[in-house]
Amino acid sequence: MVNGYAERFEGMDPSKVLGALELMRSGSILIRKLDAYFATHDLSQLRFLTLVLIDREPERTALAANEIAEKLDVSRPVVTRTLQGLQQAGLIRISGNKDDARAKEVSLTPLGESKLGEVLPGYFGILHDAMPNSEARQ
Amino acid sequence: MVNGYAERFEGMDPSKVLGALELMRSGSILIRKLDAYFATHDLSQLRFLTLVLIDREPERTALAANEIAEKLDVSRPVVTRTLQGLQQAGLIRISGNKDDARAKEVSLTPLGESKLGEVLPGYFGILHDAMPNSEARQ
DNA sequence: CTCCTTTAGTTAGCATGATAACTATATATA
DNA sequence: TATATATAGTTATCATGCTAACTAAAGGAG
Repeated sequence: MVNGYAERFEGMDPSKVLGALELMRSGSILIRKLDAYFATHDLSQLRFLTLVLIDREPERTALAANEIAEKLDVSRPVVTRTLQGLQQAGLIRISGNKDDARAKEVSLTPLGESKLGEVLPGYFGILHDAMPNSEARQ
Repeated sequence: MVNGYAERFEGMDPSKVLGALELMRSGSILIRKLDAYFATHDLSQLRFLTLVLIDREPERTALAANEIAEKLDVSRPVVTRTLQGLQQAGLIRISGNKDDARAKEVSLTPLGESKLGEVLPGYFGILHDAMPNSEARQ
C-alpha cells in the first residue's frame, strides 16, 4: 500500500514509513497479548501497573492518586475509576492523608500483594518472549 | 523498576524486558501523535485508514463494510459506527449492493478524496519522522 | 421447495482512554 | 486576616475499542 503512495511524495523513504507502521503493529500486538493475559487475572494494564507502582514505592507503603496519574501518564479521572475498582476487588486500601485533607493514600492489601506475585512472572514472560533473540544478548 | 524485580526471576533477560517495554512506549507515542494529527482534521486513525482502504481498492471504487473490518482487523460494529460518521461528514457514499441485498457498498465522495489528499502528506511525514535515521538508508 | 446454517450488518451494553467542569482544601498575596 | 489562586479528587460526558445477541438475506441439504 505504501509503495502505491510513495511515488507521489518526494523525499519520502518508504523503509522508514514501513518501519513506523511495523513499530505500531508489533506494539499493538504485544499490548493485546498483555491485555488478554491480564483479563485472565481480573486485571488490566492500568490496574496491574498501579499495583506495581504502589509495590515499588521506595521508603513508603502508600501513594497519592495524583502521583499515580503522573507516573503512569494517565488522566486523573481514570485513576479515580481504577482505584475504585481495585478497592472493590480488595487489592488496595484507600485512606485519607492526615497532613492534607484533599489527598488520599493508597496501599496494597495482602491480597493485592499476593495477586501481584501471582501475575508478575507471566507478565515478564510475555515481555521476554515478545523480543527476538537478536536483541537478547548484551 | 525492572531491575528491582529481575533478581527474583531466574532466566529473565532484563534487556529483553526493557526492549519490550520500550517497544510499547514508542509505539504508543507514535499512535498518540497520529491521533492528535488526525483530530486536527476531524478524523481518527480508523476513519483515516478506512478512507485509505477505499481509495486504494484496485479495480473497484467501492468496498463492503465486511471487507473493511477484515482488512483493518477491527470488529464489524466499529466499522458500522465509523462508516456512519464518515457518511455524515460527507466523506463517503454508502449504497446497496445490487447482487447481495445484505451487503453495502462504500465509496469515496469528491470531498472524501480531497480530504485524503490533504491529510496524507502529514501522515507520512509523522511516520517518517518517527523513525531514527539509522534505519533509513537501505 | 422447505428448512437449516452461514453471512452482512446493526443494536445494546461494557471497558477504558480523554476533557471540562465541579467541590473541597491548601497556599500565597494584598 | 481576607481573598485569590493552585491543587487533589470526583462527576459527567464523549470517543473508540470490544462481545453478545439480534434481523435479514443467501446458500446448501433434505
